[in-house]
This record gives sequence, structure tokens and C-alpha cells, in this order.
Amino acid sequence: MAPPDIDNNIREECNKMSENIFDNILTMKTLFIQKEALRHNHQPKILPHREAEVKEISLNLVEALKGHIPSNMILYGVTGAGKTAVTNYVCEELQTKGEQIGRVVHPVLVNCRKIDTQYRVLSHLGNTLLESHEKSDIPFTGWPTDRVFNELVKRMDARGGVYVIVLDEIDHLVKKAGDDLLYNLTNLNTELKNARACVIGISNDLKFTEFLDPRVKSRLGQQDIIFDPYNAEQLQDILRQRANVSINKEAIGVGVIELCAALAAQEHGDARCALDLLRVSTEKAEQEGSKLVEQPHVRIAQAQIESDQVTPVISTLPTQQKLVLASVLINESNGLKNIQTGEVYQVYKQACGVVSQQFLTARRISGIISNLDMLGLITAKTVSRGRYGRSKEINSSLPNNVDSREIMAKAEPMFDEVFGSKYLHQSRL
DNA sequence: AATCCACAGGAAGCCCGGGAAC
DNA sequence: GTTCCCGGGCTTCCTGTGGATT
Repeated sequence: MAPPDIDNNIREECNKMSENIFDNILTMKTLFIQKEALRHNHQPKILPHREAEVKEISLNLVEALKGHIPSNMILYGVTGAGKTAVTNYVCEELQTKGEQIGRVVHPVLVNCRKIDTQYRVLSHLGNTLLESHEKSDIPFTGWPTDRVFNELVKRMDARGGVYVIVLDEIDHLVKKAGDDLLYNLTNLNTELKNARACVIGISNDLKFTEFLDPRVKSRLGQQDIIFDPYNAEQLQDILRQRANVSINKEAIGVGVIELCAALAAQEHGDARCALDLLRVSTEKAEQEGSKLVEQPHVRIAQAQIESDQVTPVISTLPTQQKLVLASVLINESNGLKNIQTGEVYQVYKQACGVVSQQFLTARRISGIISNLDMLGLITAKTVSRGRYGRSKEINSSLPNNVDSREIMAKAEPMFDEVFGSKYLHQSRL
């Protein structure tokens, strides 16, 4: 027979085995009622302070319900101004009404940040319209583009009705792929026999039509709507409305909504940012076991959101782009500010040498610097220094709480060597 | 006014990988 | 297996830029 203390040990082990790490977490009291209502992809039924825009878009799209072709439109506004939410809402309502009165309307949304070439947009549209009897999808590569276009026209005609093609982040598409696609899409009605189509472009950039062919510009911009950024008070209304359905009423501390709104208003009136702040603050309070979300939770949430946004961007950069970013950081740690392209390139070439990587040309690095600027990891301002040439002044723009060196080294261990190299840590090479 | 610097950035073309069609 | 097509990454070549200097 085993001694009693050994028995107890075995019993304890058995108890531990039956426990699950999620047991305690699952039974924790939650402050949320419906967390999903605070997510970006949630489509609310009420859109505060966007009544005028909803009405304006509806007045145009109602033509589809009458069997006519609505005007093409461009919706402008900063990130988080409600452009996509408003468009989705109007399109859903349009489709529902169409079903009620027997008019076929097909809204199709394309996110041009993810689907960003002419070929991909056309094949995406074509595959969205795939009927069950159709044999196969349009492949993601392989066909000539005009064949994809003809297949799209064929499928649209086969289904009939009015198509509302929404191109979200259209500015990104135009900058990357030019305006051929827009030329074709705004010309669709001359190809279609049995269907009709209109295009709604959504853009963060007020000036993107400057890059367009004048014919495309006039056809696409038949009606423009500008979404002004939300101010702090409007953001408070949005947050209160969402908080009502998503968080326990007693759980929100004094000034929390106001702080989230104020911080988001500083970020150009970004409603998504405000919702993220409220959601993450509540999660933080919950994890602490607190029954109340308070202002310090918002501050913690703000730091975490900044870090969460930037970490995956850095870790998934291609090696060469990481090397360029590392070169900027090394220059900064050498005490330099407003680093010139040439200085970055010199350090970059040496960094390549340290880790035995082939270095790219200055032209390519110039492109990578612009790309890192676009991603918000650095700021690169073009300046002319007269006799001393025209260059860029480059500075990193990473949040203080982000350890970019660790992120890079974690993704690719060779960066330990890059940042550890004494040779690269001279000032003004 | 002309010159100069240190690039910026556009255009053209090459190469490679992935996929479809024949 | 070969050919065609697309997309992405890259290089080479080139023109443009704009303010300080001569």
C-alpha cells in the first residue's frame, strides 16, 4: 500500500489533469454583451451623422429599382469616415427592396487593397457571379485579360438585372494598375445586352482622379460625395450607440467614451479607431478582473493597438525591405536625424555584407524607401538642399513602445547580427 | 544666368514562378 | 512538353528637380 502523502500527490495530479486552462477564463464574468458590435466588419442598422450621405446615395441608386442605370459615383473621405459602412448599408437595403418588388439588383463589393490588378478585379467579379451550372472559376492567372472581361460580360448578361460594382480603395488600384480597368468598367453598358451596371468608387484620396484619363474621369465622377471626418462629439454619439448594444451599461467608467472619442478625433476622426479603443479598453479591464473600464485602460489599449498594428507589418516585410528599415534604425541609433537616401544606402550595403546578402541597386532602394513610407514605418520627405542636391529626409515613425529590432530578429534571426554589428554603428559613415 | 549636386522617379525590358490551353 | 499569359521583383537608362553656388 502506498504511503498517504504519495496518495495525495496522485490525487492532486489527477485533479490537475481534469482541469483545463480555459476553465477559469470561461467562467470569468464578461463586461461585453455582444463584442462583435465593436468590430470593423459589423454592419450597424443605424449610422449616426451619416443621414445626408445615405440619402444622397439612395437617391441615385433608386434608379436601379426602376430598371434604369444609376450614375457612377465617387465617395471621398478619410479612413474611418463611414464610406464603406454607408455604402454597404445602402446596398443591402437596395437588394432587399429589389427582392420585394421583383427587380434584380446585384451589389458587388471589391476591396482594391487586396484585389489590386485589372485581371484580379475582373476575375473576382466574374467568380462572384458564378452560377451553379457554370463549370469552373476563372483562374487567378493564365487567361488573357480580354477573355476574362468577355467572360464577365457573358455572366452578367446571363443573370441580367442591374449591377452595382463598388470599388473600395479605388485610389490604391489606380495608383498601382492605372485606369484601364475603370475605362472598361465604366464602358460596360455598351457591351451588356441584358444587364446594366454602375460603378461606385470609394477613395481616401481627394486627388486620385488627377491620374485618370479625362474620359474615365468624366464617366466615373458623374456624382461625387465627400464624407467629412467625424468630430469628437459625433464620435461620442457613435461610441454610445455601439456601447449600448455591446457593453454592460454599468461597466463604462466616467470619461471613457469621451477619451476614446478625443483620441480618435486626433486620428483624423477615425470611427474605426474609436471603436477599437473602446473594445480593447474593455478587454483590458476584463483581463484585470475589473468591473469597470476606466481611463487608464484606454491609455493601455492605445499603446497596444499601436503595437499590434505595426508588429505584423514589420515581421512580414521581405528581407530586403527589412534591411532598408534596419539601416534607417541603425543610422538613427548613431544619432542621425533627417537621414538622406544616400546615407541609408551606404549602411544598407554594409548590412548586406554583414549577413552575406546580395545588395540591390540604389534605384530599387529608392522604391523600397517610398514603400516603407507608404506603410507608415518611416517618413520620407523630399527636400532640395540646393547645391548639395535633392534627396529625401528619412526618419523612422515607429511608436515608442514597439521594439522593431526584436520583431525583425524574431522573424529572421540574422537581424541579430545586423543590429549587433559594431561596424555599422559608426556615426555619419 | 548658368552650373551643380544628389537624387527622385518614369519607362522599358528582363527574369522567374504559377497557371491554363493545346 | 510547349506556348502563352499575368504579376512581381528587379535593373538599366534616362530625364527632371530645385535651391545653393559660381
